[in-house]
Amino acid sequence: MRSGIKQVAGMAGVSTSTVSHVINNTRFVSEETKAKVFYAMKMLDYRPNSAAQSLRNQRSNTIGLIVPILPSDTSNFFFMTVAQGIQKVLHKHGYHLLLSNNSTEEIEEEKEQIKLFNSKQIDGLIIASISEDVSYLNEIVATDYPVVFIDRKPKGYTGDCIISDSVGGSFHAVQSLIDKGHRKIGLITGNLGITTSNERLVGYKKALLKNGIAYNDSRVVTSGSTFESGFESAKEILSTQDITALFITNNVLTMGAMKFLQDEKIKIPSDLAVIGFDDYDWTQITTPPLTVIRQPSFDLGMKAAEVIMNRINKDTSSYKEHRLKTELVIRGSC
Amino acid sequence: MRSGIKQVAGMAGVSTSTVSHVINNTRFVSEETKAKVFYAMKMLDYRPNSAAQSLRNQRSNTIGLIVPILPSDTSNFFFMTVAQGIQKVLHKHGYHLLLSNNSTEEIEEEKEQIKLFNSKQIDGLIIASISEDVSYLNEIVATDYPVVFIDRKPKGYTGDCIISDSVGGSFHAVQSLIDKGHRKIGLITGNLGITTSNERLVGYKKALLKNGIAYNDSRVVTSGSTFESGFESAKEILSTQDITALFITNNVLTMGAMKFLQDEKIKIPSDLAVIGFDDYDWTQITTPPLTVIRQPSFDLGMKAAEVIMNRINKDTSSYKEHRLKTELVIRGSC
DNA sequence: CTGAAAGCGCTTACAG
DNA sequence: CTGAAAGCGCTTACAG
Repeated sequence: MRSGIKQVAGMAGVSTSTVSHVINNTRFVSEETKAKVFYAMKMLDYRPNSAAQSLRNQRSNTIGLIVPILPSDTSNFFFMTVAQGIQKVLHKHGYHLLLSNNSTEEIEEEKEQIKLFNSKQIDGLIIASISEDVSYLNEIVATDYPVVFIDRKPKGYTGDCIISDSVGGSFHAVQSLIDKGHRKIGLITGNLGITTSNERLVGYKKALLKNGIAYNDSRVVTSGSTFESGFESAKEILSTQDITALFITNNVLTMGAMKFLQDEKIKIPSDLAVIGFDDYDWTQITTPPLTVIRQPSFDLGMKAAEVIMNRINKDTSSYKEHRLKTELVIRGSC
Repeated sequence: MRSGIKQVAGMAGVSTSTVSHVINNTRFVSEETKAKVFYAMKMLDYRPNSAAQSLRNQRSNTIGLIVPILPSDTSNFFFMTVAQGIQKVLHKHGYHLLLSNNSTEEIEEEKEQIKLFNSKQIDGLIIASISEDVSYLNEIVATDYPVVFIDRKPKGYTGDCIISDSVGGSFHAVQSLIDKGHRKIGLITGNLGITTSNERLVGYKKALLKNGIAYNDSRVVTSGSTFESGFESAKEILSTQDITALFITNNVLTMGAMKFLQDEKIKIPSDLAVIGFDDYDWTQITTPPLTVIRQPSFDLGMKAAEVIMNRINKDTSSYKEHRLKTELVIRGSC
């Protein structure tokens, strides 16, 4: 039998109202009474029942997060780091994170997870949808909580959006390869249709254009973001194209591509210059260490959490797109 | 206004009791009535309010998980994978996972997190405690839910325990190095006091003993499980000891140590044979690819979830220690 | 300065 | 075969 507000009230000799007000600091209570209440709470090791609170307050102090992490061995570092950033901020506000991982690539699954969240009375939703067109959210999302999109720009639903500067990051990477004299540059990127993939392709094209290099379709491979497809994409591009540099636009694909280069004993950067995406520790232990574009993933999570907390606290300004700067981290691979 | 059981009852023209019984399949309801109820539920897009359910049922369908993931860049793959295994099983049972990450190394923090869980009315706790002595759980854990320990064997509190065969795995690794002719073998392992670290040291000693090799204290370095300390430990051991082989007993330390070997351009396996711990994709992209001891981390998570579900469903058999077999995955580093 | 009481949305003994 | 009503543990308008 865990003790509730009633037991505390009993022991302190006051009403449950008073106990509640002491806990929530929501009306004046004499110091003397307060002391008695606190004492009783300590004695009984009182912990509020959050189910009762949620029911009564019609909110759960919980934010739902949906991310697409495929069920491969290589969890996607990126979203894990984002989640940690979110956690950190929510914790400060006394909020919890309910994490749901869409490991299928199905919109139906995403809908199911949102319904579950609704059932849990979430106060806000942060989502990296597998789809660019999120108009289906209109029928699913309860209208009474804010939605914040991360990593992918939504279409068909309005909300804040936190995303890194993919065009800029990609441009930067390709430009730096060009600066080193490369003109035949391959690109491996995630499936198009997702904002980040689209934009990273744009950045690539932009850099070529600016330097008067013709864009060549067959030097670009798009694929799902798995270790295996990173491997296969590298294989495909290197067996058909005569490239001297390769840019890979996310961390999982980068890892897979490196495996191929490693297997084939391709010398980096002399045979092939490589720039990867996302700066995690493992990029330091390849031979040579990888040059990468770093996205501020932890910060992205923090930002998303801050924005959603503001919305919950009645920030009614119009929806904004927040762009986070990327950075070129130069190591030995180019 | 989200619709509740009341609205459904109204629309279907029955009592709320009947709706509840239809939902939970908990007493006979005529097919005709059922149909009306289902229709109303669909129309109103009814979703049970889980706060109300928790309050009424005195359970939350939620399991708490506490893991120690340090706040370094390199999240610990191991626990992430374990968590995914847990998720998978819980999901099948309609349970949720509340994840709490103890990123400090403080017991106080762990206590706080458990109190929070209590407040959330968790139905069970899965924990990889930072401490071997978990007797403090006696004052903190509400007596009405089961506790399952993972990765570390508890002292001072009884419960089921799921853990891999660390002695065997470690023995296997060291024996295979000895088989290749190595006699001067270094060991980098996590801080002692944690079951897995202790046991992996035991396995190391056991292999030496069996082969008549004297144990040499200074060839063993223990440290916290961060990338940096992996790096530092490798540096320390290699600058003071004349070893020909190195065994590192967890994935984060392995990554850090590899960074040092990489920086120093130490040739693997000719200058130094290396065996790491935990089989993740990144071990394939070092030069050469790493030989590792694989623990079944996903399975470990699944097992933990199954055990706790059984306990919740009144399995009253005595507490058991479940040992999961490890496996030597041979690649190029030894 | 403080208390009695209603009600959040469910489930379930009780009654018919 | 089904309904009326109590109660889970909170918060908060209302009353004094």
